[in-house]
Amino acid sequence: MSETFGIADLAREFDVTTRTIRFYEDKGLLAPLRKGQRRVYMPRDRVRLRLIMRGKRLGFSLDEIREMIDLYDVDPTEVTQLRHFLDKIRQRKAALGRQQKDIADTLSEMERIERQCASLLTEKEKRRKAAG
Amino acid sequence: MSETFGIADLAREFDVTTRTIRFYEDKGLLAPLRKGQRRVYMPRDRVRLRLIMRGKRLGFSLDEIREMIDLYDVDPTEVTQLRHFLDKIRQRKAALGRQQKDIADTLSEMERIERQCASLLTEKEKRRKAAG
DNA sequence: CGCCACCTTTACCTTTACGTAAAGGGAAGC
DNA sequence: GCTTCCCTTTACGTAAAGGTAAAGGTGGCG
Repeated sequence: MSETFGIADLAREFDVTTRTIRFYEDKGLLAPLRKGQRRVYMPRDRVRLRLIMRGKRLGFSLDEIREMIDLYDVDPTEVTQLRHFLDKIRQRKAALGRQQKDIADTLSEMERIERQCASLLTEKEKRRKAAG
Repeated sequence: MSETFGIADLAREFDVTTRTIRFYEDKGLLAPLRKGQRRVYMPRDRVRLRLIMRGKRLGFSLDEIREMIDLYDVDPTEVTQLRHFLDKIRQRKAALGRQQKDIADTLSEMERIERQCASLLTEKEKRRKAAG
């Protein structure tokens, strides 16, 4: 029997509020079981929540994240669905590729600035020593 | 003399509304000159706007974007400022590094799904041919 | 039994990032 | 002079992503 989690367990683990987790359920990103009126989360819900957090770090909207997560689970039966599905995957890949380039560019600029800054700093300290 | 742009020029070029550009000004991300009451944008404003758009693609808030953009321009005079500044740059770098990893992970998962999907598709088409 | 901790729903509030409409200035062209 | 654009400010509206408060259920424990 696989272990289960309460809403507070997940909230602690992922450092979000229970409100947030319920909100994600409202938006169709999670669908926990119920035991009475209480939510019971399975390991797969935990995995989903992890995917959600990753999506958020990447700046995707909850709608986009839902679409992406659904890509993991859906099992398309018709060929047209399958094509459409592949199309979505490729769109996602393209967007991720753009982001990858944007990040690389930004990182190299940050490093350029950092080098400038660092050399300026050592220079100032040298002068301070010389003057002190 | 360097060329200038009207607000509509930039709006067209970056595919945003003029409202958006004015909003960025309100938030301190842009500071165009004025000719009378009209905004006049210089090449550097164009560069800034490009940086803003990149930040948005990466999911940063306008506040974060402003902070980042300011890293390009600020010329810190005191050593403590300089240190603080370097610290910010390193924080940014760290965040970008995390994003980079998140993207790489997501991309490889998308590719795994894509392969699954593609093979399922060719299989279905083979069967269709065999049956047709 | 009473209290406590944890859970539930409902509902209004807030922030961010704009959209949209109203009301008008100023120059260009007929 | 009037119309037509493009621009301006002011201001209210809205969607997304939760925060926060109110009001109450439930199971355990001393």
